[in-house]
Amino acid sequence: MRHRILRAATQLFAEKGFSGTSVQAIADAVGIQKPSLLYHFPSKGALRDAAVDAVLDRWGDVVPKVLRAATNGENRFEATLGEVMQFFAADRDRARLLMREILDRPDPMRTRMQETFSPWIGLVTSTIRRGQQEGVIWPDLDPDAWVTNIVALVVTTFATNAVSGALFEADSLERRQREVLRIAHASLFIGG
Amino acid sequence: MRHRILRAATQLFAEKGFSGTSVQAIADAVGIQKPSLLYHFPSKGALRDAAVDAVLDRWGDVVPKVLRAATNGENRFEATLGEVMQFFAADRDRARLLMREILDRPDPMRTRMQETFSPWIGLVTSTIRRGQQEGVIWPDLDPDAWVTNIVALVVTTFATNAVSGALFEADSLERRQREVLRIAHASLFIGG
DNA sequence: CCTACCGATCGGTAGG
DNA sequence: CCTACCGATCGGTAGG
Repeated sequence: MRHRILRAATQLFAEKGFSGTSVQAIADAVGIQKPSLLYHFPSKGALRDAAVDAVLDRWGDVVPKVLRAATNGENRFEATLGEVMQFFAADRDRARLLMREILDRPDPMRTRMQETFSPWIGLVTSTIRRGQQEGVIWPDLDPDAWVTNIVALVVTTFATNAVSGALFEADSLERRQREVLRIAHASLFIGG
Repeated sequence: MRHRILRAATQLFAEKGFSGTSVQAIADAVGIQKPSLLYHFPSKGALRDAAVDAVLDRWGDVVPKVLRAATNGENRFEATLGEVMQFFAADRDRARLLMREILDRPDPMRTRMQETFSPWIGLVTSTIRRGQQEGVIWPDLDPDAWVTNIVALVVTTFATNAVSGALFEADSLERRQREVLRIAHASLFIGG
C-alpha cells in the first residue's frame, strides 16, 4: 500500500507540482480515504521527501552501470550519456519531479543532488581532464560546467517533453534526444 | 497600481509557482487588500496570463535586436545567442516563470511559445541551413532540434541559478553561461 | 480602494 | 483502514 501511495503521489507531484496536488487527490487516485493515507505517511511533506528519495535512490542503482560505461572500453562517451538518458527515459516523472523540486526548493535540492551526483560527476570530470591532457578534448572546456549543462539539458528535454509531444513545430522527443547526443559529442571532442 | 500588482505576482509565481502563491500573498506584497487586487485583475488565472504575456511581449521587443544580430556582420552567432542570454539575465523571473508554466500547462504554453518564437526560430534555422550548404556547420546537425536545445539550455541555466548560486560544487552562473556559449559554438561550427 | 462575508477545500487529528 | 471533525486558508463576491 505504501508503494501504491508513493507512486500516485510521485505522478501527481510530477504533473501538477507539490502545492498543486492535495492529499485528497492522492488518496482518491489510490482509492482510500485521506486519514488512511496519513497513517502511512505522517504528512504531505514526508510524502514529497519520499518521492524525491525514491528517484535519487534509483539513480544510485544505475550508477554502477554508468561508472562501468564511463571507465570501460571504446565508446565510453556514448555509453555513459546513454545510461543517463535511459534513466530519465525509463520514467518520465523523474525529470519533471526533479525540475519542480529544484524550482520549489533550490537550496535543499542542491544539497541532496550534490550528495547523490558528486561521486559520479567527479569521475566523469577527471576522465574529461585526462582527455584534455591527451589532446582529444577541447582544452577550453570547463569540465564541471560542461557536465552540469549536459545533465541539465537531458533533464529539461525529458521534463518538457514528458506529456504530449513537441515544444516547437517539427520537434519531437526523438529528434531532441539525438541532437542532445550530437551536441554533447561535438562540444566535447576536438574535431567533433 | 496594475503594474505593481503584476510585478509582485510575477515574482511570487516565479519563486513559489502559481498554486504555491495565494492572491492574499500577492495583495500583502503590494500592500493592499485582496478585493482591491481583484478589481484590477478579475481572477488569479487572469493574473497568471498577464504575467506570461508580459514576458513574451518583452521578448517581442528584443526580437528586432536579435534579428539584426542574426543577419548582420561578422560574429552573428555570438551576437544572437548573446541577446537571448541577456534577455533572461536581465530579469531572473523570466526563465523561472516560463519553465514553471511549461511544466504546469504544457499544451497551452507550447502554443503560446510557438507563436512567439516561430518567426525568430525560422530565421535562425534557415541561416543554419545556409551555413550547412556552405560547409561551415555540421551537416548532421538538426537545425530545429539544435535551436530548441540551446534555448532550453539557456532557460534552464537561468531558471535553476536564479536564486542562490551553484547547482553543483564549484559551479557558478558565470561559468555555466560561458560554457553554454562554448557548447553552442562547438556543436554548431565544424572544427569548433 | 475598503469591510464583511461566502462556500469549498486545505492539511491534519481524534478516536476507534 | 474508516467516520467524523478541526481551524485555517483558499479564490472570489456583495456592497459601498
